[in-house]
Amino acid sequence: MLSTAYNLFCRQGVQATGIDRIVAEAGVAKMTLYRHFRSKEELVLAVLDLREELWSNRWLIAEAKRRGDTPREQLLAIFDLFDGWFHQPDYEGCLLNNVLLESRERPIRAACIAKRQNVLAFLRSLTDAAGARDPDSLARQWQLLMTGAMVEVAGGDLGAARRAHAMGALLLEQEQRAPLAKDQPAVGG
Amino acid sequence: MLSTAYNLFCRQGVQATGIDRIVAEAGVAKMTLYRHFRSKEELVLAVLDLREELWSNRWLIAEAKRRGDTPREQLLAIFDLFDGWFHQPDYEGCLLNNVLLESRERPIRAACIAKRQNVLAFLRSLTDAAGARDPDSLARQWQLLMTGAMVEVAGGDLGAARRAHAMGALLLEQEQRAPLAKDQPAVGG
DNA sequence: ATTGAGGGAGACAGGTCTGTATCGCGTATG
DNA sequence: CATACGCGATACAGACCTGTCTCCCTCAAT
Repeated sequence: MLSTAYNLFCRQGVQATGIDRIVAEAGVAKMTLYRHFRSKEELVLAVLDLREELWSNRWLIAEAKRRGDTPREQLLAIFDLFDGWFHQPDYEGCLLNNVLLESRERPIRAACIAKRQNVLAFLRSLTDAAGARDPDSLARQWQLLMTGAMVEVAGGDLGAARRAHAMGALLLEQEQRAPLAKDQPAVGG
Repeated sequence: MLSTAYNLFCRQGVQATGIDRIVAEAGVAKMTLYRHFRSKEELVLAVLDLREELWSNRWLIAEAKRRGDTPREQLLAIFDLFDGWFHQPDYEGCLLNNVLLESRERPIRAACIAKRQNVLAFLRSLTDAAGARDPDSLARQWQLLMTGAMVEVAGGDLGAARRAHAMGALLLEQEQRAPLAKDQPAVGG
């Protein structure tokens, strides 16, 4: 039931998926669904939680850590993961991004933002461990590359992950070229 | 009438905006709307055309050309434009991206993709003129940065344009560091 | 002043949405 | 066997959607 909603929301979006469709596909009664979730909004929030557990935690974070030995390798491994993901025929984009842009209502949007912040915190832990000069800024740049790649695939560019990988490598190379200049001179006098 | 639909679609999304709301806000009769547009889909396509004219052509392309003298400056000027745009209190994201992710139906999605391709063609003309080694790849990287920035703002990062600017500058710097190696040696032998 | 077109206002049809209530079957338990 | 409960199926209420139709007012031309 929850996983049916998860699949339908990913494939068709939240607004375009009716409750009737979910209960029909799950083979359960509408009342059964409404006993577990008081409203569609509550169901959406539960699906977002599931998405975070499956996509962010068990896939993105776990696989990135597994594939790379150093923080730098782990950061770059993200785009290797993306490359495989993007080439799957049933790629439907990132639910957190899709729902963030689709839904303007408060609690759902807030949940998307919070879960994106959790991804950012993971990236931040890697840029921290990598000894970046400005770990927060680098982590946000990384998330920008990830987001841009995920959307560009929807726009038809299957090579978006490789492009993002190249830019990420450039960022890391720049870090190495100009190391540890923590306190930069002030510009204005 | 068209501009009312344009504003509402930008603010609330396409699916969330009903015809009744559009005609009420525009102060016209429903029949008047349906005389100009045979269906809501046709109205959406017209709004996308308007968006391309106003946003892509008269704003993005015109201003980028005006603000920069060289192709490199014009490419970077895009992110200066974005920075101002992102800080406007009524920023609601890019309609082409939003509708692309929101709507799965064929003609509307195809229109979004086509208009995004037109933006890519403009970027491609700049990377070409800048003498990039791989102009197509660089243009697609640029579009990835633009898209990522526009979405990250929706996620709460007001500094996304500056971050994208920094990465763009890095890309151009790399172009200059390793110039004109048009025919690279084949890898496999 | 008369006539005719344009368009605002609003009713309406038919469908879909969320959320609730009821019915009926199958099963577990005493 | 009897009873009670869970749950699938389904009907329903009330709201909203798109798209059509009719009424009637305004305004311009003759």
